[in-house]
Amino acid sequence: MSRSESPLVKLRREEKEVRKGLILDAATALFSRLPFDQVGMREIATEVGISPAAIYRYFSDRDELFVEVLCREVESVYDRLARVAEGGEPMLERLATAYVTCLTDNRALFQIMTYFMAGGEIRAERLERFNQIQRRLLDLFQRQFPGGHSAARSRLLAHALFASLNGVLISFLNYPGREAEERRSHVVRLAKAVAQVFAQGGR
Amino acid sequence: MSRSESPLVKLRREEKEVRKGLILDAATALFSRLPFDQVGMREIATEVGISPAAIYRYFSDRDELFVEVLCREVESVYDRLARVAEGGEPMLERLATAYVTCLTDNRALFQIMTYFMAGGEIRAERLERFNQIQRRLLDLFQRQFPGGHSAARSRLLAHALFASLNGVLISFLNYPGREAEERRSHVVRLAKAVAQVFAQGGR
Amino acid sequence: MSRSESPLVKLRREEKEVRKGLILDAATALFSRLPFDQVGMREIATEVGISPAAIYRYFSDRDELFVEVLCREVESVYDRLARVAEGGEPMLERLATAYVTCLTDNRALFQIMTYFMAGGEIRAERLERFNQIQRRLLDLFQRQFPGGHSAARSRLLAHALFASLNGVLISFLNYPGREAEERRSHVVRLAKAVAQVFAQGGR
Amino acid sequence: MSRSESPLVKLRREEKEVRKGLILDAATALFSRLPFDQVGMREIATEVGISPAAIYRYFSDRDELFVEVLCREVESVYDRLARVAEGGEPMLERLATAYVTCLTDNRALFQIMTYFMAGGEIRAERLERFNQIQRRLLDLFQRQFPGGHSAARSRLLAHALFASLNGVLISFLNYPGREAEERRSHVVRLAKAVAQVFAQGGR
DNA sequence: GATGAATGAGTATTCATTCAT
DNA sequence: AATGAATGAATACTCATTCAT
Repeated sequence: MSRSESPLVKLRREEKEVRKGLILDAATALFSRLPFDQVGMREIATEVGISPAAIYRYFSDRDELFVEVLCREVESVYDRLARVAEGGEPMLERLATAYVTCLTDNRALFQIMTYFMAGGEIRAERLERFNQIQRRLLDLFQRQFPGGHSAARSRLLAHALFASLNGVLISFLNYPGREAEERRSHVVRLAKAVAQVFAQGGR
Repeated sequence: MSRSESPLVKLRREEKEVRKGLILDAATALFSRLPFDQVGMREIATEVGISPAAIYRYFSDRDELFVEVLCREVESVYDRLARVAEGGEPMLERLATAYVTCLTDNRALFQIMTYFMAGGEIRAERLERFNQIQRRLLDLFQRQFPGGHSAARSRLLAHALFASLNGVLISFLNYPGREAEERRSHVVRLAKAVAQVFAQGGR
Repeated sequence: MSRSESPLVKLRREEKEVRKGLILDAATALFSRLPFDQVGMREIATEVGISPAAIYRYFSDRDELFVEVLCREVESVYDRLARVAEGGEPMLERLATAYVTCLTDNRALFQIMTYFMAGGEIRAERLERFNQIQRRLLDLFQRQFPGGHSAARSRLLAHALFASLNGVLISFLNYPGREAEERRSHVVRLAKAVAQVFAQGGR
Repeated sequence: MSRSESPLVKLRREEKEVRKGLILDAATALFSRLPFDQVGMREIATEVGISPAAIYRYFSDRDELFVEVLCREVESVYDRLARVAEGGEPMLERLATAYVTCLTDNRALFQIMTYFMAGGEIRAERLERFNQIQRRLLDLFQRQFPGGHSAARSRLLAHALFASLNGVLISFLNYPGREAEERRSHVVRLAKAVAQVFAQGGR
């Protein structure tokens, strides 16, 4: 890397970053609106107002684009949780609620996360960057299990809590036969229950 | 409905049921062997030794076939858990371990379950029959939270536990960068932790 | 292999063979009419009056289809040459003329042959069946160099003659700035010259 | 045309010529390294270190660029052959060997030549400048058939020899199932055979 | 009851080329 | 003189599903 960058180059790079962002925005918007497998390159391109081919200037791959959506969104979730973690008790419950609320309101994130998690090892290989963020998320959870736990134990509990909340979302966010609002509140109720259980039982 | 059924009709119905079972067997076998998106109608047909078109005599839809695989497998899981529930303490832990072990060893079930859960409302609408079985499963879990709980409370905990175990599977069964065996044992460890936490905290 | 085949199965197989032939015919016709890279699966399908997808019931691949066109056409060339080889002197000249005439009148064959020859090793791997036919063609040529030659020598001459005729076609069949008819007759004239040279010099 | 050219204009023209040369160099290098259809404008541009769009300042077309590569390379072949033609006997054999050796070692030239020759009339129309060089090459060959031949006869033989050598290259340079070195030596052997045959029979 | 045949709709990706800056 | 951005057009292939026989 050159020590300084010509302002012009920098400008262009930033502009490119902006356009990249627009594509990610479009994809995110679509994921919030449509089921996963109806979001193709064509749809995304149309949403941004460019041609499908243009997307490939910014992402080498469909999966690369998806991963970046995933990372961006999960990062925003992390930020939100980090702020929540600065507040008061009952910490676990507040974190859990915040987490599932984020995912509930952010269908894009929920869908993509599920896609990659369910996708098996193949897909998983491209997730390196995502894994880092996920680890920070796990760290955040882990810090809520300090007590007399060993590091290993608190890590385990963090994993378990994180997984449990994902499970709540996956198992009940689309639970059929109820209204969306009903499902939403059930998910939150479950998340709270999980949090309480971990708060009491995770000692 | 005619009050009684002619033996001949009955026979034919049973034969049909048998053939249906063979198709379901084939699909299940394939799902255990291959990643989800490599299991198509053609593959299933080939595995049974019939033509793809013939499958449509027994199932109106690909999804209907999948749902039946799901039901059948989940039923077998139910049976297993029911037997486990007759054993001794620590009940929750033993149930949890049994549940994740089943799903870990039964990739077919795991894959299809994920498919439908992640598939959103559209897919979920076809799951009516599955939901009944799932309810019985939830009942089973619920009975483990008897104490001084209200029915609503124990139901909630059952939901929460069930969801948590699903989450453990989905979040960590394909976790990248580890060996299959390692992942498997991590999943069991997490399931146990979850069970313990629910046992202590779910009161 | 079962010793006998049910007539019904045989019939179906033959019908399939016929349909396969129709596709090959269509492709051949297109190659005679259009430059190579304008002959795609879509065009072929349209020409036969079926959908592109249907082609894949008969050929697993675009290249497989092309190879079969190649084989079929080259086989017909072989038959023609074999008949010519039964006639009288001047043998080499008559064979050469027949060969280039065939290829000149059969643009399909000429184009595909060039495609595979120029395509490098990659393409060449799929040509096993074609190579057998080509070898028979070379045998035919070889038999015209009997004299006092060693087998190796006459094989070499056969290769050389065969290659030379191909070269005449490739180098002058599209030679620009002349009329088609003019080019055609120039090619024949050259083929004759080559044949004569080989007849006199190849001793 | 102005009778004289301002030095400045001349300079600029020369600079342009130089840059053009760099592009041709890059393309040539790539063709020597990669199969034909992996050499695109982007690759060439990258190799030179400019943008694809910039190439269009120097060449109106991809084909124009290719033609110029072709011309330049064939010119160098001509020079080499011209020097060979100054040597002693057996002339035809030495020329033939030199020709196929050049083409064998210069994959760029071989690939592009094949591309244009196989491309049909469409492509051929753009080859006017190439044809002039080719004619000089043919002249060179023609001078080796002096004897008692009419001009027309020796021209014909020159065409035939030239075409035959091309045919040897195209027919056997990629012949499958042998090692590169084996193919190379077979090509040379055939070229020699062709030359001998023409030397004896072309009288 | 079964099947061979056929298909329509769908998808990601590539590339030479253009143009405003 | 150069380029970053953008694109239109193209393409092979897949798959669940239908239907006449």
